[in-house]
Amino acid sequence: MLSFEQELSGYDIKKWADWSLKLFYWSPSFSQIYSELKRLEKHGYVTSRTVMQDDVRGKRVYAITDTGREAVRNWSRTAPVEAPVLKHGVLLRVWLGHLTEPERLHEIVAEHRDNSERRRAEAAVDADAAHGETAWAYPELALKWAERYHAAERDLAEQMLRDLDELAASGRATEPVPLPPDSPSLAPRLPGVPSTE
Amino acid sequence: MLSFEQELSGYDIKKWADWSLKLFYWSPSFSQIYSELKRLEKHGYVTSRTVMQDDVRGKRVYAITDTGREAVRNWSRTAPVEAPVLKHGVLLRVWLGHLTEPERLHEIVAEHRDNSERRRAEAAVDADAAHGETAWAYPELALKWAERYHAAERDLAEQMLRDLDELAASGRATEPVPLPPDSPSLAPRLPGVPSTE
DNA sequence: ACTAACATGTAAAGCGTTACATGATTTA
DNA sequence: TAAATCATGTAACGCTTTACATGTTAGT
Repeated sequence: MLSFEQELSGYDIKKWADWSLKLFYWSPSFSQIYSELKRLEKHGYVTSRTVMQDDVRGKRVYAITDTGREAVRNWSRTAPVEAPVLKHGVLLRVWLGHLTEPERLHEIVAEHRDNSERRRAEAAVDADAAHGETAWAYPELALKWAERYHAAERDLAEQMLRDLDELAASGRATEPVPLPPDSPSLAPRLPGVPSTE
Repeated sequence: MLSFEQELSGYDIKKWADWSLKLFYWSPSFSQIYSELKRLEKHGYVTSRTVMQDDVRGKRVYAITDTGREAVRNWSRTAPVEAPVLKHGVLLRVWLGHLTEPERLHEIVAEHRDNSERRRAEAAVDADAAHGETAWAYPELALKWAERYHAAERDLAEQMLRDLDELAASGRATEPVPLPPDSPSLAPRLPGVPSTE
């Protein structure tokens, strides 16, 4: 984020991340940002200085160095293209549909659809705000992508609701599923079991 | 996964997860699966027994208990509907487009589009395999969703390629972006900086 | 004979969050 | 005057992976 050449404090970075980056990437906690900035400074990727706002209160702002610019540039150009990390709790619960009453499952997916529409609208507003300024050309593209992504997510949820209704109507729905075929044929991925440690 | 009522070993679970769950959820490592199974057993959510295949080699298979079924059922019905976790490295690199040559950025997105189509086809095959058996009704829905999701991801990448080309043609592309507006207006999310610790 | 797959685990390390702690400034 | 926001940080904990370690069985 510092590669945009603005001096930023840890607090700034968190606000910025929450505001726009979260639409296609997660937002780290304050504590991680503060410790990561220190680590980056230790490695010479950023420098910091204290800015006094009035006489007494100061804040620490960070700026990228040539080394840091080189490193992130190199990363962005040469890192392998990996699959996006997705952990879709709602889909996991559909996959485990045999555990839940069909009406409740419907509710869960409907809520996800509504949330997706909200996120789409958010992205649209942000993309609009980015429009025009040349400096924000790429962020604008990313935000437009996010707008379409969340629209797709919303539509996919809508389609799932139809599929769920159809399954319920067909009567093949609720039974606590018996044995899976002996081949290792049908497998999804483990969530974090709510740790009642 | 044990709620499907089949006895499974840690190894089985990993294979199953890699095979099908990874299309909408991540796949934990072997070591996490083995330690998590022990933790679940400690809490009474699963039981295990050793199955002898020949005289000498055995493997440990796990089965869900009533307590475990109750716990996962309860989780699935009552857990809050949260935003899916997404960490989209490719989009992050578009957002940071000022760091990369337009041609290279194009390559990266094109590779992602191709990968998405591969994953879509995978999901289609799996969804087909699940078709018919009532026990797999919900997994089939999830896999169909995954097929559509990855098709959307592919189309979104295609659209991004067009946007990128347009930006390049307009000449507003490469400059190492100057200052962002003073408002905390445009912010995406921090990746893991390649730790050259 | 070799390689891949089966099968299970430990140890170390890194990633990331929550809870806690502190204190100033701004807004209602 | 109370609450929200600005601002920074530490400590504890949990999640997750990688590397290591070991040995068997099945296929080429």
